[in-house]
Amino acid sequence: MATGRTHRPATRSRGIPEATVARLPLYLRALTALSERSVPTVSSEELATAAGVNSAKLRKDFSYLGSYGTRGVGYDVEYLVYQISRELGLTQDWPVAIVGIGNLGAALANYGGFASRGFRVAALIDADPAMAGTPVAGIPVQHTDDLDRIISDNGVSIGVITTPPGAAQQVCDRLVAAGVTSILNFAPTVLSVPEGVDVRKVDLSIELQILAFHEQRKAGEDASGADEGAPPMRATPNGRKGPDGDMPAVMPA
Amino acid sequence: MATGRTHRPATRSRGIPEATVARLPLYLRALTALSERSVPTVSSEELATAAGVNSAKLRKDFSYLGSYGTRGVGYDVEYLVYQISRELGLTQDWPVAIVGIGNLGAALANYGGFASRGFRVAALIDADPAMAGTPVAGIPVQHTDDLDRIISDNGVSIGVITTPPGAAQQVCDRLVAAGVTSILNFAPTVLSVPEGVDVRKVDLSIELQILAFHEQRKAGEDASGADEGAPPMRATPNGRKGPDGDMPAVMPA
DNA sequence: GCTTGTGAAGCCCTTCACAGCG
DNA sequence: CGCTGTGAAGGGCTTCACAAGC
Repeated sequence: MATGRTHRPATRSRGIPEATVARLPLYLRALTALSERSVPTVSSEELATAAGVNSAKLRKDFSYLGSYGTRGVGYDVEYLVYQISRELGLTQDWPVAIVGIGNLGAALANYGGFASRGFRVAALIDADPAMAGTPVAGIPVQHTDDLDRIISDNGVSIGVITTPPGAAQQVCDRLVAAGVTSILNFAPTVLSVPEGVDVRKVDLSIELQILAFHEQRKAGEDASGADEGAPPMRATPNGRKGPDGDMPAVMPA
Repeated sequence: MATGRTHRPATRSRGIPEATVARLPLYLRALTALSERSVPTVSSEELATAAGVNSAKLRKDFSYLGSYGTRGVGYDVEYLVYQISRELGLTQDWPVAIVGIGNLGAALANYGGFASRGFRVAALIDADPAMAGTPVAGIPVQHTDDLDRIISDNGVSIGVITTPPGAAQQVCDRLVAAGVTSILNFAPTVLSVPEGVDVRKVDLSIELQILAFHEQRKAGEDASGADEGAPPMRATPNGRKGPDGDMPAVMPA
């Protein structure tokens, strides 16, 4: 999960748990696929499998939206597609601005998944004057100097930051000042934003590191003896106490 | 959060909660920055701020690793960097293969954050024969036909999937068959993998949809009571009950 | 009979608040 | 005295299991 939020922790948005909100797009995708195959109804079991969750969780998730199913039958696919879309706010158009048109920014601009569902890449912004005017994915890149105007003119409320880490906070500040209230941050930086602004973070290197942690664990399971179970509680009286491994002479990483 | 796991839910890896593991890279990044500025020690309060979490959480996280701090003083930066690196398995080299060298795959290949910390892009693989041999980020692209051999030869255990959704499951199967046990999936697909294989998912469009949900909610707060957009239709046959909003005549999305 | 919707139980994680220790 | 390390309390999410309803 490449995710991080900046949100009132205990606030359940309109009674819908955050964890449920995060799964709605998953359900929506599975339902859309069913809809395209003209499947009229689906059971919680089938839909759960398609979405990669278990059926009890799915039913509880849907129960927060309302009673949209029919007992003994299942859920009406089209109806659910609409209800979830509406709940997520996808029945309206969301103009999005991408700031930082490097490799990643260009990749996102070209990414079909953006346009597919309510989102529209309204502007591409970069600090390099040489890029100004160059079209990327058919959209001309504009210069950072005009950021304020671009955001206002297009009514952008969602910004995507794909700049180098050093520029991210400054870009973020300018986006917020211009009226952006939701930010998707790909730069490996902790952004600070005023109350009321949502930040979500996608961090590729963090994802890899989490995988490496588990990967290492798998490798260790084979060889080492049966030393699982109880972690060493308070051990050595003083001095450093960790599971194992002390400082090496040469620092890696 | 662009995150999805496929993991034994109740298994705390070596006693370290999954939530803690997910934050270790964050701490590591903040610590590395301090290290570069030659800061010798840091308090839980300072480090927590830099990492964007609260200090109680940070201290509890560190307590799972061992007692690495000094009361009244704080934590030794270099020492913590090493301990966290070791815990995450970053003291070893992880060869990574990227499959699907489109815009996103190329962006990842060029992404500096990969190489920076234990990870090395060992191979780029694509199904397009025309790309074979073309260097991307200085690494020649190889053809999917040789996937098996490429994985084995390079000892790759972590694979990154950046193919179109239709190809993702098949690529995944082949990666797993070749010995990959951790997968970072950028394709908007639910991958099914055998037990023992970890999958993490990064889904850009899901992130946007979650932002849209909150964004919509913010907008709704101002003009409360205003019509939310969906014209009531689909005369409730016998009591569909949702918060509000019934089926519209024309299906959006 | 079959599937939804949901109280209840349990688990995991966060937060609190302070004892413990340098 | 300051800051860490940690029991205990609290909250949210998941899972169970079954009553409700078509």
